[in-house]
Amino acid sequence: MDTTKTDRLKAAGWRTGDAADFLGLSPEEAAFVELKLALADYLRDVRVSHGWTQTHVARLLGSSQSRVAKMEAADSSVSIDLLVKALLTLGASREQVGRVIARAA
Amino acid sequence: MDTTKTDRLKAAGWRTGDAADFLGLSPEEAAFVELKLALADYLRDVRVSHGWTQTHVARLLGSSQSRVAKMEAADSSVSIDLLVKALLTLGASREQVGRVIARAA
DNA sequence: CGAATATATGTCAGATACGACATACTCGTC
DNA sequence: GACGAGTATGTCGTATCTGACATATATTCG
Repeated sequence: MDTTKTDRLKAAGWRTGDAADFLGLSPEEAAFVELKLALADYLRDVRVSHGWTQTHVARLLGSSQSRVAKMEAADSSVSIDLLVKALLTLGASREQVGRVIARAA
Repeated sequence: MDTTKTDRLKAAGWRTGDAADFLGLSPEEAAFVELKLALADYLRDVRVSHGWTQTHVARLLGSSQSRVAKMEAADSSVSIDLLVKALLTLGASREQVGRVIARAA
C-alpha cells in the first residue's frame, strides 16, 4: 500500500462516518475513492499537458481557481459528476474517461 | 438518432437551462447524459440478471424503491456518484464501471 | 530577501441531490 | 374486472455540493 495514496485520502478529508479505525473503508468505499483520485489525477494531467493554469481552467469551466484545486485534490466536497463534466468540457472523450476509471488509461 | 433515447432524455427531466431549442444540448452535455444513461442501463442489467426487485436492491443500498427506479431511469435528481456507488455496492468492479462508461461493456 | 505568479485551504450562502413517503401506473393471474 | 407484485412519478425536509471570496502557502525570478 503506497503511503502517498493513503496520505492523500486522509488529507482530502475522508471519513465515511462510523467505522472507528484509521481510514477503515469498505472495499466499495475504497474503490470509489480511488476511482475519484484517478479522475482527479487525470484532470491535472490534462490541464498540465495543455500548459494551463488552474485559473485558466476555472474560466473554461465557469468556476473558480479554488474549486479547480479541490477537484485536482479529489477533495470530499467534489463529486464525480463535477470531475466528469470538467473533463468532458476540457475536451476529453467519454472513452477516455472510461479508460481512466477502468485503470486502463 | 434513435427515438427511444431522445424520449428517455426528455422524460428524465433534462433541461440545462438556457438554450431555447428542443433538447439543445452541447456535445459535452450530451456525452454526460448518455454516459449517465449507460450507467443506469447497466444498473438495471445487474439487478435483473440477479433476479432482484427494485425493493430488494433498495435494501442492499440503504435506499428506497423509488430512488432505485429513478436511478434506473437516469432521472435528473440522481448523480453519477450515486450510480457508481450503487454499482460498486452491488458487486461491480471499477473495471466494469469504466468499460460501461467507455461504451466497451 | 521581496515581488509576482501559481496553487492550496477555509468558510459560507444558495443550489442540488438524498432517502422517504404517498400515490399512480403496469402487467400477470384469477 | 379485481387483486397483487413490481415499477414509476411527485413532493418534501434535510444533507451534501457548488462557486465565490478571503487568505495562506509554494515556487520562480530578479
